[in-house]
Amino acid sequence: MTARNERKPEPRIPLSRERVLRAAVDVADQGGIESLTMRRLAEELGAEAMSLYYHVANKEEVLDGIADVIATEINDVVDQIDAPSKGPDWKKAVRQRILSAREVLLRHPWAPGVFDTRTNLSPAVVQYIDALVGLMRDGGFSNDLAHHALHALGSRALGFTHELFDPSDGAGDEGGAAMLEMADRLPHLVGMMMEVAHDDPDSTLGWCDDQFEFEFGLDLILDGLDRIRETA
Amino acid sequence: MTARNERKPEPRIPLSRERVLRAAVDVADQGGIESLTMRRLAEELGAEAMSLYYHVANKEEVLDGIADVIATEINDVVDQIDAPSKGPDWKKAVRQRILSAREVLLRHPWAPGVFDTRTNLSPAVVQYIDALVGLMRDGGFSNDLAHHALHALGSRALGFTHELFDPSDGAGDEGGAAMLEMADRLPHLVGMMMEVAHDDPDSTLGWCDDQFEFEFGLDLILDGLDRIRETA
DNA sequence: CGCCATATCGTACAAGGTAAGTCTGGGCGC
DNA sequence: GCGCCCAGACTTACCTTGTACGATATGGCG
Repeated sequence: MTARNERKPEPRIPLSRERVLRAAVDVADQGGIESLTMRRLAEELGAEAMSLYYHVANKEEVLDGIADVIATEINDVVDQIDAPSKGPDWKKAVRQRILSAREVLLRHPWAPGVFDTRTNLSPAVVQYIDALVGLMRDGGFSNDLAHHALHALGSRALGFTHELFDPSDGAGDEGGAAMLEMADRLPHLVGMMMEVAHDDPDSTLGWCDDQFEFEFGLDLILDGLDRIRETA
Repeated sequence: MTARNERKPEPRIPLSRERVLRAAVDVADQGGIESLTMRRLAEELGAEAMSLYYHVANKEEVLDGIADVIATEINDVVDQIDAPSKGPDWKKAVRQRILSAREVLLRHPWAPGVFDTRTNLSPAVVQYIDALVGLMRDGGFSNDLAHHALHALGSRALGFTHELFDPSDGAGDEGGAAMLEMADRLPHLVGMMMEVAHDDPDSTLGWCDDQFEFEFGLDLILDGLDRIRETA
């Protein structure tokens, strides 16, 4: 009865930076980014918090790491695409890439938030951007225009935009009801909302079709770039 | 020598939600948003941390509050403007508004970050957006188009965009040097950077003129909207 | 002068990041 | 074969930050 088999021979897989980062993504996918603590992450791996520090310098590095994991996932998906990009085809190619990136991000809703707390950008993101520039060059963009285009696209290039108002918060109508009370102070907004909501079949005030709006804004920019490109 | 004048009669101004929020903005302006802790904030006010909780429910409310303070500052500036917005003038009017908002945000570099951690949006932001919709309506936008326009503008409407790479980080060249090493893996990006940097007089690789890029993207979108508006 | 609402403070705890030291098992020189 | 070493994991403990809870100060009023 002395300690012989003190621990079941649980075939403890050794930790590694890879394993840590993958587990971190899992934790964030399951419980949101705020649930990603070093202790929770260790638990996920069947280890102790401090053990993680042998593989990553600190939590910042974990965040850098998972951003890179996601960007890599995006690259994997996006590199499957083989669309023509020469001349006027550039736009379709870029559009398809960006929308594919967006699909990946929709699977990791916490990722956009992490991306823009990152001060140093991930290698995989650089790789992604590089390919995007490549498509634009194929389309006849000057380097200068491609550069401006990146800035114009901003976070949209990676498939997300920062929502100023996040529809997924208050108990549905509440905010809208409060808004109706001050309708006299917000004539334009209230008028707009009423009309837009009316046109839309369901729409309890979760009225915005994210996908549609995203594409609208994206196309606006792409069309503008295309017009510049033609006249250059 | 017993405690008589235990404290100089320091005419302690009473706390108030107003004072707390203003102090919070000051702290953030001075030390960045990460320096804004309840204790630091109390110190700024010559009080103790727990005293703040009589005037604000919790730190989230402080953050909501300072977002609103900044948005109010924007509204104050922007409401000074009296530009014609009827018909084709809409674009100049909107442009001017947004660039003015941007000027305010440049004085509070932490503000964009706070804005998009806010899940409930500040009344002052709603007010701002409402006025923007008003200008677009003046320009002949349908409510529907105005709605899409808001989405297309995204955070740009308030005068900021999320930089994917923040130039203000690594020791200047470092990142660029590392990038040159893998030039073969990033042909397009490196090519673009070399050329763009070459055109630009100084440019140590802090090559991007934020203001120019911001206006470029903004105009791209505004021009696109204008074209849609004309054909509607 | 005593009372109570209002405003402030002191103490204390929980959560989370992480510094520093400790234990352990397997490889390697002798 | 034997002991040393060290990578890798664990233990303890500390510090910061938000905030619950209750005590305390203050000032106006009956």
